[in-house]
Amino acid sequence: MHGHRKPTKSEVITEYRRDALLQAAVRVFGEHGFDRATMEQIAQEAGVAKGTTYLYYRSKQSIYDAALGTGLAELDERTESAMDQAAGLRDAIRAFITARTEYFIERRDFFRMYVGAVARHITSQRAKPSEFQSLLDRQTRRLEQAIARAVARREIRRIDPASTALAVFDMTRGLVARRITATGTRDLAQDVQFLSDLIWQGLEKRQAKS
Amino acid sequence: MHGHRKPTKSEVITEYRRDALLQAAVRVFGEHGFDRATMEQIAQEAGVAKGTTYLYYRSKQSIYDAALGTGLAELDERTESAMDQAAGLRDAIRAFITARTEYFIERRDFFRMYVGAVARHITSQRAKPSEFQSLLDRQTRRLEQAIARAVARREIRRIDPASTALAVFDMTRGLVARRITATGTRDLAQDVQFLSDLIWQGLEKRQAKS
Amino acid sequence: MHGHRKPTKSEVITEYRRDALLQAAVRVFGEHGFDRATMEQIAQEAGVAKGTTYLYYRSKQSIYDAALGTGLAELDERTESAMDQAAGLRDAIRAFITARTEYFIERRDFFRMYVGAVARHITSQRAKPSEFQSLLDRQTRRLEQAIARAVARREIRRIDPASTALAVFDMTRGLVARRITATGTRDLAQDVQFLSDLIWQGLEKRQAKS
Amino acid sequence: MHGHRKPTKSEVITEYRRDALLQAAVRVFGEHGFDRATMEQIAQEAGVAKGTTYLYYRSKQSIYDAALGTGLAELDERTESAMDQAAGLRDAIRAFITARTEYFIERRDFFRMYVGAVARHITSQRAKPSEFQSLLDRQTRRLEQAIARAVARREIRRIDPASTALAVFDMTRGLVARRITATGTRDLAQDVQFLSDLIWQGLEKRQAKS
DNA sequence: CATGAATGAGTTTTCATTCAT
DNA sequence: AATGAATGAAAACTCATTCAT
Repeated sequence: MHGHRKPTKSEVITEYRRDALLQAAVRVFGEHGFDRATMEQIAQEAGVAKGTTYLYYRSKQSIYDAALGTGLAELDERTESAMDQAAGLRDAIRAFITARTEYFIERRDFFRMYVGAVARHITSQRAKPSEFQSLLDRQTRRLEQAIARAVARREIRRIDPASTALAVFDMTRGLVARRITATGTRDLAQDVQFLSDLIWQGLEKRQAKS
Repeated sequence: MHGHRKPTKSEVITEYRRDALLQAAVRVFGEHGFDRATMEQIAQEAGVAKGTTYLYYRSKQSIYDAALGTGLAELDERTESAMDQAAGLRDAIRAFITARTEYFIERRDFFRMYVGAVARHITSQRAKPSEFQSLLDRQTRRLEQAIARAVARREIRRIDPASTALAVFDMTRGLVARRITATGTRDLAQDVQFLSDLIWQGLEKRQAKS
Repeated sequence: MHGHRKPTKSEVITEYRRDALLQAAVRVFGEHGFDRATMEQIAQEAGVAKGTTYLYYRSKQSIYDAALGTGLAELDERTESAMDQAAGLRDAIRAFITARTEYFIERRDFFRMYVGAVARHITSQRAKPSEFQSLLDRQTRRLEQAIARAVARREIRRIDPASTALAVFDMTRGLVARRITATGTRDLAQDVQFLSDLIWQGLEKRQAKS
Repeated sequence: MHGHRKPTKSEVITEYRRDALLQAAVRVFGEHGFDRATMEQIAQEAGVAKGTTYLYYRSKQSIYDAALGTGLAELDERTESAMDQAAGLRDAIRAFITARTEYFIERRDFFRMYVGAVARHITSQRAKPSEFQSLLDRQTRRLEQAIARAVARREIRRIDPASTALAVFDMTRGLVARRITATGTRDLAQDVQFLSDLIWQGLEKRQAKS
């Protein structure tokens, strides 16, 4: 009957290790991709011995899944939190784009890992029925809902919320990919603004047409 | 009397084999990704022995590069050819989206391979400085030019052609990815229309604003 | 309180393994030559799995180099130690021949390896500029010096010490090769005596001549 | 009863090819050694297709054996012919050394091949019982006989002819090896003279001793 | 708990040899 | 006779995972 007891010392250590390993995993998977990354590298990066890794994660795949899941959850959290501050859809879209862009650029290795995961997912869809798919779906759900509400309240023209959300999602993803790959560093805010405007004008109700 | 002599029989066979291997490579790389694909699988898929592969391609990497390059070139060709038929930017954009979408859906394995290649490219940008990058850039060049011309002739509002082209590119890519991954099969034409409209309205010059 | 600390247990094991692998390598390389020897054979001979070999030596080449280098160093040591006991050049020559002959016959596999290494060296001199050459040169240096001193103190006639040392070296090598190859087993001491005498009489100052 | 008929045209061609292949084989085996040499290289060097090689020689081993055997036979011939001109043992020894040295230096690749063959022979003596051994033995037979005769006629002191011949043989071999490996080019005649003198003085009957 | 030595399955690549043309 | 495409056995090397200490 002790709902919240003080965590054991060993539990603290365990948590600490699990996290260190996750961070290391993101770096290594981000830099080398799943197949080329080695458990040795991850262990080294986390400052433990190779065997230790297996005390905290069952396998290479499972540490990969954990790292990916944690990152995606954090991304979701940040995105939703940013969108919650927004007034109106236009702001919400900008918040979505900004939050995700900033998160990925802060954590480039995670973005690399994420892109690899998507590629892996597309490559072999027979492997995991949808475990990862549901994580992906969650990414756009909030935006989709916001768009649906905006349509409902006639803030924007009648448009398929799901497709629209995915379009914003795709453009954001592409923007980040380019910023991470490219050497040149143009102004991020400007890029975000560009996308927001493009999509917003695409959604707005039209007065008339030429 | 004219540059084209009849190809040797052996040249025909060679060409045939190279092509069969390329096709096999696309299937195998598409299904498993570069690292998990094995030369054995590719050979088997092409109906030859493992060693034979090396008579036509120097290494796993080189058959991969060839398969990727060939596909991307073909995709470019189809895209440009479709856009050449278009009258006006609106048509051109639709042509761009349609051509690419159809090509990728016809050749799902190639799309999978392509996504993997992009992921690999993002993952380790130190490896190939830009060899692959230039292939990628070419994908959007024509669209960018068409947009620039439309801006010049005031067909659409003043907008950054490069960013816009990339946005269309990203949305198209996302659309294909979803259609290939997802089980449900909704109408493709409808999806294409949606994107075209979204982007077109985003680009149009506005009469006024509410 | 002195530099030598007790070696770790793991250091002991490591040393043990490295040595076992070296011994196995000498046997296998000696029996099959570099190219025909397999890492599997070496591992088996050393009583470990194939992969274990790579925990101790980076590559086939590196275990080969280590085995060769260790043997040559030991041979040098023995030779020099034997020559240090000698009084006068005649004794020194006999010591040189005896020490080397005995060493090689005790370690036939190493001799075989050594002969193969020399052949490889002659075959492709472009590979290693002189890394191995210097090991070879060291083999005759002491003898050459002894001869030079004997010439200086007029113990023997004026003669080129380098060429002479090499001649002794070559004859010794040939003698060993034959004893290892041949089935018949004549008295080794006799053979050594023969060479010593032949060379000594060739060097001696002459009273007169018929 | 047509002991010597004019050789068929095809026989001439056959002979020509066999020889071209042999020459190519010496170059390639000399440069790379048996294991690293490829049939492709030999064919190319001989100006034929890979498959053609097998019309003239059953296997890689057999072309190796033929090339080696031919060269050794030629060497023997030259050596014996040179020794036949000699008057007295001293001359015969010099002729032996000179003939072999010159032959090998003219045909460096063959020497390299020869050294490799000896190494292979020493390495795995179980393979060929003595096929190659007899070729080797023949190399010193003539010299041994000449020495035996000189002993018989009291031209030199009583000495084991076989061992002596082998000693001369070994020194000659070493001399050539060094000249082929080393970059510096000192006078060959001088080296030959040195060896001849050394061995001769070692053999001479002594007047007295200090 | 932590370690890291040991394992061996799995992968790319080479090349002698064969054989249909 | 000549060719060279095809084969597949063989070998070096890597690395996820296990387990004795």
